[in-house]
Amino acid sequence: MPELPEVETVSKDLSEHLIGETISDIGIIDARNLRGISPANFVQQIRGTKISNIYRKGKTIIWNLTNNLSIIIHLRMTGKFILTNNNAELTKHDMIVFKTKKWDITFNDVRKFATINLTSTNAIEDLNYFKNIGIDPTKSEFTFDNFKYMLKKGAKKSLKAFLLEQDKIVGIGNIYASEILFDSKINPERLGYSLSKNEEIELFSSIKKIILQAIMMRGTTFSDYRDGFNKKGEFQNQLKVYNKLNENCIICKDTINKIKQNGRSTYYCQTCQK
DNA sequence: ACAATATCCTGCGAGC
DNA sequence: TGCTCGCAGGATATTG
Repeated sequence: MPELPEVETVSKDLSEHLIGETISDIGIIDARNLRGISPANFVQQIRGTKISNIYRKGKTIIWNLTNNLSIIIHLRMTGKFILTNNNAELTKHDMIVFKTKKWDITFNDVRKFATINLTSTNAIEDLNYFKNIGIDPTKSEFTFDNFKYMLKKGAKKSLKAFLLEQDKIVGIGNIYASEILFDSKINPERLGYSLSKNEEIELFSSIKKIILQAIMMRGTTFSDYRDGFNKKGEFQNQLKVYNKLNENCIICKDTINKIKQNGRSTYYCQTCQK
């Protein structure tokens, strides 16, 4: 579910309240999110340590701990962190509860695709997900030259597929890919090498614009996504094509199309997007 | 080497 | 009402 803006929102909610907190206990209800570590070992290594930093890297959330270990969480489709005051009541699909003096931090995951790794802080870059991580559209590394370099690497693919590739540009998922292509007026089936100079500039600008707008609106709640306090985002009210099959394009009033690309839905306006 | 497909899991809405 | 089917925002392993 969550793409860059949603992960950024959750990560900020957590960092605002949890940095400096000591993890006094961990309750594991269901261990299926844990990767490469037993539940007992996970609990033993974390209990009693302090959270020194929390930040986003790509679509993951990283908790640095004071014992030189870090927890790396990828929410995938339905992972959620919910902060509550102590003694949160357990609900369906709660997987892990981290406890501090002030907070219960409940990790809930309906579909159980989320991943949680524990690794040495100085070995974070070695995790597979980070080895070939692409450029981040919210950071200074997202320059037009770097964008063009990545576009060249994905030149033979449809632009929709290109936008989803985390080793090129990190953070875009299925919702924002459709919205970005609509904003840049480019047909999702066009191939990377087919863009004119102006279209390259349009696409580059739209990526930045849509992602930053969505962060400002605290993400998109299509169904499951919630921020760190179980509240919905606001960007779903700004969506122009995603999940709007047969509705009218806000620009030209033609009906919105839906197609399948690499097994995933793409929404677009065939009149506006050439 | 590359690109398309299957897969993990649960819930929901559509259609019968 | 209740069943089955298809679909869902992600990434990776497997297949071709």
